[in-house]
Amino acid sequence: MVDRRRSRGDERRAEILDAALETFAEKGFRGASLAAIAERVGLTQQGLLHYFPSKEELLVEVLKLRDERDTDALGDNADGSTMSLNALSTLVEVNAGRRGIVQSFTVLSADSVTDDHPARDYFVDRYRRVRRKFAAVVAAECGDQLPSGMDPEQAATLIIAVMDGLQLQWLLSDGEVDMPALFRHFVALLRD
Amino acid sequence: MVDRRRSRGDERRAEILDAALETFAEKGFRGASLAAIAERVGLTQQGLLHYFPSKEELLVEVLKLRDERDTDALGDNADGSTMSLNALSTLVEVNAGRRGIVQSFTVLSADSVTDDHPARDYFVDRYRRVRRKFAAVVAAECGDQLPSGMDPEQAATLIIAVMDGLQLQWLLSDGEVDMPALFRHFVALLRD
DNA sequence: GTCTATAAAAAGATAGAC
DNA sequence: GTCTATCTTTTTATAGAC
Repeated sequence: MVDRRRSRGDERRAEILDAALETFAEKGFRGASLAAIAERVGLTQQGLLHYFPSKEELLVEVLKLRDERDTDALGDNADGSTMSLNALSTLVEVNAGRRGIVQSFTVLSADSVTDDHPARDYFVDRYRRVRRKFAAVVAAECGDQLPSGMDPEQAATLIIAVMDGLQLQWLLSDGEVDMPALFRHFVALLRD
Repeated sequence: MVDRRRSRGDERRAEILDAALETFAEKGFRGASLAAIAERVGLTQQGLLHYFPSKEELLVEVLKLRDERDTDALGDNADGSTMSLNALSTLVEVNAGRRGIVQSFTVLSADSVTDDHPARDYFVDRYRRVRRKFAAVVAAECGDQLPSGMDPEQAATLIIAVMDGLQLQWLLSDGEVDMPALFRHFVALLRD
């Protein structure tokens, strides 16, 4: 086990990363100024730049941190053994209670498809990884008994699509879209 | 029938709207400068502002135009009578051949969830309208015989979610995601 | 570590010439 | 209708004091 003690500087960095994620969610990457992020933690823009060399580097580190936390929260081991379709439904329920996180990923992932975006490689890689992981979950739970002759990787791609698409509509619907209920319906379709 | 003749000025406006949509797709709304849009049609930034009073107004008009063209392209009448689930599969196929359009809507719709975004009202209203329309299509084609006890509006919400979610993964996958095939699989699930 | 000062660039918008 | 000139604001980033 490595040393997990945190210096004061590490704590400050963590604060900044949280503030950055919130601000990116509210304003988008380009719309979020370093000054606005710095203000949230009681720093000036230049004070913030003492911890991160540039805005792009800050974004990359924000996304790295998010991944680590999500991995912890999902309780999915390296081999993915603890995950299940039910766990995914639970994840959707959890997400329905944290609009900020959902909004940040919706905004940043879509923004990343634009030209030379600093987060593009991250999201390309992330979707590939998540597809593989979800495909393993589907294969373990349904075997090859998927409706309509789908294979597990195709089912995984659809599962992710439903999650992302529901999040966008949910963010734009003022309570008209019941994300967890709809996701459960979709899982029911998959189970046949 | 109203007079459909176009003045030179109208043509210029149409050119600018096309250029704006392309630039928004490539750079996002905040990342697209008026100067970059103007350059595409051989104008200066100030020349462009002769046709549209502000960048926000330009965005609103771009989205209006898009809606009109989509309505034409889908051939959906006011009562929705000519639409079907098969027509939606065809739409997904068409979209797989026009990355720019898909990218523009992915980028702009997600951006619209940020604070005080000028396109937010447009997308909130659009999703509501499309849910109603798709629900009518589902009801006409499947009646109330939907799997898992879903109602037509819930099915419509899922259909839209799958479309949007697949588009995002498709844009970020370098050919690894077959959008039309996956959508057809999903429709097959709905049909039971 | 955090600040002040400041540079340097870019953007949206307005005024007015032609 | 389109341009040049210009204003004003905002933003990222650097240099250096404390």
